[in-house]
Amino acid sequence: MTELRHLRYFIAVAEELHFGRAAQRLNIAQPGLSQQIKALETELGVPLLMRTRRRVELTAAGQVFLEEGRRALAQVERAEKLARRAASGEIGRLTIGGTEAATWVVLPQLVREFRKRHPNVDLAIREMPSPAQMSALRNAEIDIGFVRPPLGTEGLVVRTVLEEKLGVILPRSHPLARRAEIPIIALRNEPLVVHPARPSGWAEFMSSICRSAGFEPRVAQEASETATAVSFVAAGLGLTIVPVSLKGLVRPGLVYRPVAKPAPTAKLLLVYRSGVVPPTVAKLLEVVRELWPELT
Amino acid sequence: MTELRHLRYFIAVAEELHFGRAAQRLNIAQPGLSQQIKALETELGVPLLMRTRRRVELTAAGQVFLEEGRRALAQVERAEKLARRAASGEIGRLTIGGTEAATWVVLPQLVREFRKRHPNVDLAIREMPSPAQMSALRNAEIDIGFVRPPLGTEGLVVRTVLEEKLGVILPRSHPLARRAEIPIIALRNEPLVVHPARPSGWAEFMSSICRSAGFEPRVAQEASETATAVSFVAAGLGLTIVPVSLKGLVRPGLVYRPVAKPAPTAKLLLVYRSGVVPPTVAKLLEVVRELWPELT
DNA sequence: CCGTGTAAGAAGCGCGAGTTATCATTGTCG
DNA sequence: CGACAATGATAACTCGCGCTTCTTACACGG
Repeated sequence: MTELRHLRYFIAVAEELHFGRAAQRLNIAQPGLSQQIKALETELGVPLLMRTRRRVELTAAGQVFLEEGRRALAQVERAEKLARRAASGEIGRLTIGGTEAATWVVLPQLVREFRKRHPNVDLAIREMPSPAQMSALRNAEIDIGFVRPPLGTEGLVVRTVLEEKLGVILPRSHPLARRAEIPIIALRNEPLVVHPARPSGWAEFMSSICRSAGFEPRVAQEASETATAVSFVAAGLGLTIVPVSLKGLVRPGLVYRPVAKPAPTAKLLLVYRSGVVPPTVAKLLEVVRELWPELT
Repeated sequence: MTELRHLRYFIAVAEELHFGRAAQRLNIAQPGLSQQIKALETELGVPLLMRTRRRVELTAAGQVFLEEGRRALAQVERAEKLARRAASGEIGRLTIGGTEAATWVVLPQLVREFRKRHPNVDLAIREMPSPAQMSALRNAEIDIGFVRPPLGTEGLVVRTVLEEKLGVILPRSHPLARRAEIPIIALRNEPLVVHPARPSGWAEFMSSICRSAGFEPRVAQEASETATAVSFVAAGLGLTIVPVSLKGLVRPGLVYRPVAKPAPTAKLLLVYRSGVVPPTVAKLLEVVRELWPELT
């Protein structure tokens, strides 16, 4: 069975056209080299070298084998190099999940910086609600998620990235729009637009804010995306609460008003599978740590 | 040092994701396989497999190494295959030298047939006079030559391919043009166009024909190519003798007349280096043998 | 909690890669 | 022309390491 040793030896002989010098270069004795070359020729069933007692030269087959063998050796080295680079996180694949809000605030900077540092990592982003991210993480569909609490954390590592203030999006003509800040309790009898249409952390979170302010929210309309929810607000169906990062969703006729203190905050969490951390994930965590120094 | 064994073993494990089955497939026992894989990982300085006592899976580096390693192994096989094919003459390079006449008669059919049978042989043709071919052969600039006698044959194998009749090319208005055949002796006082401008077997041959007919040729003009010689004939500078294969060189105003019997003939010889016959040369000789059955 | 499956560890063996010593051939030089 | 140098092949040996068998250490399922 052909081994790389055979290739290395043959290439040395083919380059030196001299068994003695080739053996010296390979740090072995000449007879062993002769034996191995002969073994290679027997394996191939083809002479690679013309030995004319005094001079060594390549046969046609030898010339071809030299060229192709060099290529094979280079490919092995390439495999080794790429494996090492993959292990150090320089290349590879990384799929990130993010909520709607995350695609507005953290992901743009994060992706830009990460791409700059690790251009050979194939980066994919999937927008999905927090609960979906949790199962996607466990199924290894995504490697890192940016989610809203609460969440089940077994088997996962969690880290707070942002702690955002909240605000209300409402029509400019709405009475509450005249206030600079809006206390949660003022929403007591207002129709709210939420989006529990698919399992969403934010809908849950909105409800809990209202409940801790002492009232049960009055759900006027359900939407699947916050962007859709804002459309319904624009249509006059009610108000909605958003994290400040989604302030940019306001449209003509709508206004954003921060929630008055004492205001609850919405955390944005980074989660990934515990255990062995793949190098690409480690590289990304490093970038996150620099861009958003640890909270707590 | 990484060996192909390591690649083969790793690929087996990566495909089976099971040391026991992989070992079975490789016809070795499992512990040896574990040892070799570990040696490979140590060599690379990188873990390729995640062993969780119960399950084996690839790390990111392992996935990369699997893919690149497969490619490396394929390249080795490719090298082996190509070397074997080169030895059997299926691929390779072959340079053929030919006189002007050869490019008219033997080479067209020969090249067409050879290309059809051995499309992967890189075939080059170089038109050159016989003496130049002889030295080109010895310098290994060409592998096979088609030449005119006489020649020094030491170190070469010679074989007659064609034995051609001769003819005279002359202006239609020339008195001799009225004859159907022309005896050599009739050229006694005619001005002849020859081409000794560069060492050429044909010029030599023409002179010897005249001498054996009993007269010294009257050289009117020298030319470097037979085609040029014919131009001079067209210009009215004299006559020239050509092998029948170059009959096609006649132009408007010129005619070709065979030399009358008893007519000398011009042999076209095939020559190649004696000793070990490269496979591509052997393949070509085979085609020649079929197209032009041996002349004694 | 034990039986089964699975990989790693320990220890020994045997092949073969590499070693030294020697030969055979051939080109070179006095 | 004979002695010598150069060079690759051959012979015989040895020692490392690749592979073996035997065993251990877990992890999971019933």
